[in-house]
Amino acid sequence: MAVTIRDIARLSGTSIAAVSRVLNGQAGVRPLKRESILRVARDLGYIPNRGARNLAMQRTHIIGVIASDLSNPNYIDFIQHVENLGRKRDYQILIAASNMKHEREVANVATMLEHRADGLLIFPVGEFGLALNADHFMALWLNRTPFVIHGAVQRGAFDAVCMDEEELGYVIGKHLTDFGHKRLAVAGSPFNSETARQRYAGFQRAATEAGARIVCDDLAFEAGEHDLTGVHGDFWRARFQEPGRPTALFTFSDTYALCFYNFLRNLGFAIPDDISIASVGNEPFSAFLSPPLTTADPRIGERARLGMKMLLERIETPGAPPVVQDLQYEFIPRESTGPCQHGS
Amino acid sequence: MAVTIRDIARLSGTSIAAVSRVLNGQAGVRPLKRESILRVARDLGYIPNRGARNLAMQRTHIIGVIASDLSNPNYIDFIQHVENLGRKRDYQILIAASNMKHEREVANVATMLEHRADGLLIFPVGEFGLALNADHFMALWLNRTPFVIHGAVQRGAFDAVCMDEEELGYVIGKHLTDFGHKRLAVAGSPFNSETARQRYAGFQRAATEAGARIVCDDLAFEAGEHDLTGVHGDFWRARFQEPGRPTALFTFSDTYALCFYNFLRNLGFAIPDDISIASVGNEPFSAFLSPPLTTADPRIGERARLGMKMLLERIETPGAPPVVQDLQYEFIPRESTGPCQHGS
DNA sequence: GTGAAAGCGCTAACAA
DNA sequence: TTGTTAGCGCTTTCAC
Repeated sequence: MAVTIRDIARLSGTSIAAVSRVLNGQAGVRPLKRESILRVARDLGYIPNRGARNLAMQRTHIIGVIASDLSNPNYIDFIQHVENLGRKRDYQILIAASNMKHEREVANVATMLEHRADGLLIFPVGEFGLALNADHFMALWLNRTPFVIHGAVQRGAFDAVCMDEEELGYVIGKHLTDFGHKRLAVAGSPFNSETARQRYAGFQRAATEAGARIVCDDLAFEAGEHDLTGVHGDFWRARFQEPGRPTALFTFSDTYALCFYNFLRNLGFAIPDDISIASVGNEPFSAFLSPPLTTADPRIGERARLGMKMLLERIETPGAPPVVQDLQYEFIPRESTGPCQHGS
Repeated sequence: MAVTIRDIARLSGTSIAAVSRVLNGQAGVRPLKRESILRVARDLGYIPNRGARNLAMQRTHIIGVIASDLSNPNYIDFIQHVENLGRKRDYQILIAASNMKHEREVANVATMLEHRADGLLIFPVGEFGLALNADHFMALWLNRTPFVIHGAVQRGAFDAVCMDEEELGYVIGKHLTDFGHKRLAVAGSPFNSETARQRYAGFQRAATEAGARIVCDDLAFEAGEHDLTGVHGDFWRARFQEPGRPTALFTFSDTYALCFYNFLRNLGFAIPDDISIASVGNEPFSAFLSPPLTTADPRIGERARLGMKMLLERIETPGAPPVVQDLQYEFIPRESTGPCQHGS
C-alpha cells in the first residue's frame, strides 16, 4: 500500500495531527518538527490521497464539465480554458460527454453528483425551449448543487451564460444588406433548434429593415451531409441556377461555408463577386481560406471565464437567485463578403 | 448533508451492511428486505458517494488523461474515444493539460497520483529521445502505476503506442516520387523533434530510393507563424522563385498545407499542376479544400482503443514487461498531388 | 440471511 | 505547541 500520514507520523515520532498540519501548511508546529516531518514525507515519497481528504473535508475541489458533443472543437477550447482557470484555484476537472443524447446527459449529471463535484459546467444536449424536459437540471437546482448552463434552457430558471444568437443573425444580416444584397440565403443545421431559430430571426429582422428578402434556406443538414452531395446539393444547385438566385449566403458553421466555397466555385461562381458568404465559428482554418472567410467568433475563452466565474460565485453563495449572462459574438469581417454586383 | 446508506438502513430498519449489499447488487439479502431498501433509497433520493466507495475499495475507477496540448483538435477526438470506451467499463476520465510545458506535465502526473487514478494515458510534452528527462515516468513505473504513453519516450522502457513516423515519411515520399517529382521540400514544426526527425528520415529514404532530392526544408515553424508572413514567408518565396525550385511539398500539418495553398497561389502556382502538396492530419476541413488535400490520417480512434486496451491489461496484470505497439498512419491520396509537370 | 465492527486516509475539534 | 479521538461514507470480514 501507499504511504500515509500515519507512516510519516510514526517515522518522525509524532502524531498524525501534526503531520496533517504541516502538510496543509498550517501554523502551530515547531519548526524543528516541521522540518523533520517534511523530510520524512519526502523520503517516503508520500503522495496525499485526495479522495480521503475530500471525504473528510466534504469538499472535492472537482468541477464537472458535461459537454453535449466533444467532437465539436469549440468544446475543446472551452475545456482547455476551464482547465487553466481551474488550476489556479486548485480545481480538477472531470469530463463527461453526452454525445447529443438526452439520456446520456441525465446519466452524466448523476455521475457528477456521485463524484460530489463541487460544481458543474453544462453544455446541454438540446436547448429545448419547451419540448424535451429539463428535470435533471431542476433536480440539481433543488439539490442546491452549483451549476451553470451554457445555452438557453428554461431561460431565467438557472444560472446560465447565453450567446446572443438573435443579435448575431442581425449583425450578419446587416453586414450583408449594407453591401446592397437583397436576396439572401441561409444554410444551417437543426442542432439546437432554438439557437437556429434565433439566428434566423435576427437575420430576418436585418433583411426586413433593409427591404431585403431571404429567398431560400435549408436548416436540415445532418452531420455527414456537409459535402453538399445528395439532396442538399440538388436543392442548392437549383436555387443558385434559377432566376432570382441569392447573392449572399449565411452559413451556420465555417465548415459549411467551406463546402459552399467548393460547391459554388464548381457552379462557376466567384466569391465574393458573384456570391458573398458569411458564417459563424471562426475556426482556425477560416482565416486561411481564399478568400478569407467572413465569420463570427464564439468567444469560447470568454464564455469559459464567465462560466467559471459564475460557478465559483454560486459555490460561495449557494442561496442567490439565478443569474443569466448574455454574451455577444465577435463579428469578423473578411474578404468572402463584398458589394452586391448582381440583381436589383 | 446528503443521504447516506446509514439513513437508508435506519429508515428501512436494517443494517448498513445489508444496504451496501443491495446497492451493489450482491446476493444474500432476502427479497423482501431488498425491495424495501431499494424503495427507501429511491424515496430518499440517495446518491452514492464514489469518493467514500473508492476509499474503502482502494480503487477509483478513474483513468487520467494527460494531454500535452489540448488545443490540438486531435486530442479532443482522442478524449472522446477514451470517454466512450471508459464508460463501457464504468471508468470516469480525469483530464489534465500540460500546455506543452514539461513542468506542467510533471505536476499533472503528481495530481493524477493524488487522485489515485487507476491508470494513466499520457501524451508527453516532448518525445525527447534523450534530452529532457523522463524521471516522472520512471517514477510511475517504479511505483507500479499503470500507464501508457502515446509517443516515443525511452522506447521500450514503458508501455507505449507509437505512430510509425518513419513509414509515414516514406509513404508520402514514395507517393510523390512515383509521380515523378525529383525536387522535394519539407515544411514542419519543431514540436516533438523526434517525430519530425523520423518523418524526415523516411521521406529522405524514399527520395534517395527514387533518385530525388530534398532541395529545401524549414522545420522551425512556431505556433502563430502559420500564415507565412515574416521570415518564413520570405524564405519560402525565395525557394520557390529560384531555379531548381521544388515541385512537391510535404507539410507536417493540414493547417500548414492550407497556408501554402494561399501562399503558393499568390505566387502564381497551381495545385497540383505546378506544385504537389501532401500533408498529415486529415482534419475535417482538408477534404473540402480545393483541390482536396492529400494527407494521412492519424487514426486517433484506433490509438485511443489500443491505448485503453493496453492500459486495462496493465491494470489487470501489473507485473508484465513493457509493451510497445506501433501503428501506421492511413495514407489518403486526394487531388493536391499529381504528376510532375516541371523540371527534370 | 443478517448485523456489528474494523478499517480506508484524512481533517478538525478538543483536551492536555 | 502537541496528541487523542471522533468522524467523513462506504466495503467487508466475521461471528451469529
